[in-house]
Amino acid sequence: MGKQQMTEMLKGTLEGIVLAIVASEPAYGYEITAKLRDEGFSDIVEGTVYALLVRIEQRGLVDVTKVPSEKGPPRKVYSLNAQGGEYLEEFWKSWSFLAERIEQLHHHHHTDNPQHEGE
Amino acid sequence: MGKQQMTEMLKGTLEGIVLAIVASEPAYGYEITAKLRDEGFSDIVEGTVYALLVRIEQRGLVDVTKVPSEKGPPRKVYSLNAQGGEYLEEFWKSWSFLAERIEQLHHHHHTDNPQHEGE
DNA sequence: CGGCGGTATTCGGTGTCACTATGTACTGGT
DNA sequence: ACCAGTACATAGTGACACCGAATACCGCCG
Repeated sequence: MGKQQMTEMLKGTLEGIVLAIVASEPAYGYEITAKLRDEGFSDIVEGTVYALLVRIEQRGLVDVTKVPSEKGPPRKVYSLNAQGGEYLEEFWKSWSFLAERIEQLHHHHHTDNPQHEGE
Repeated sequence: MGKQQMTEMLKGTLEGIVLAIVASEPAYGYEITAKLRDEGFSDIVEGTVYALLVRIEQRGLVDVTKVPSEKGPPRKVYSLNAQGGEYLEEFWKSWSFLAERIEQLHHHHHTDNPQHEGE
């Protein structure tokens, strides 16, 4: 699968994915990265996720709590707040809009059987 | 709908959208822009499309033919070539992969079923 | 003791992309 | 001559995912 393509496609959507994850249950960065790997996003590394988390925190979409860990430095646990919830709703609207139109093109591509004689 | 979100989401996907359009039928830039507007992408302007077309041409994904116009400068008509076809296939794979996983999250969010049993 | 691997976060630099804004070129109508 | 519509081009901007390296904390093995 085009890795380069996936990278570009993830722009904008990865943010929504992560917000959706913390929406379902508060989580910390390392954990989120592991979840993403579980979900099949095997190429997403820590650095990418942490940078994203910093961004959404600075935008006030998530609340952060520091929780000590037994196995390393303290964890920063992120949870979606009200503003983040609204933002996530907007994300789903944008996603649905885009997905609908692209699926149309995709479908077109499959079914479109030009017994090419329209000529 | 978050315009900013849509801008980021289009990264990577707009390329696929345009390739899908020229795959179904050769077209020139101005025409493609109009089609996109028709499809609901009302904020995409010429400049964006032209820059994209230059890119995919330089990557050898499309063939170009200059065709005189009665109403302005000559049109550059783009058509998908073999390499572009392969690339588009890869795009659909990446898209399907991503869309599946995101729809899962979306669905989860709606039918909000807290099945926390791995606890 | 000292290094090593797993946990957990941070950060500077890179490349790509859609967007903005502007400019150029060609035509027909008034 | 001017203007609006058609058609293309492009330099600069901001946002984002990625890369690589560094730091901190812990337990274990030699």
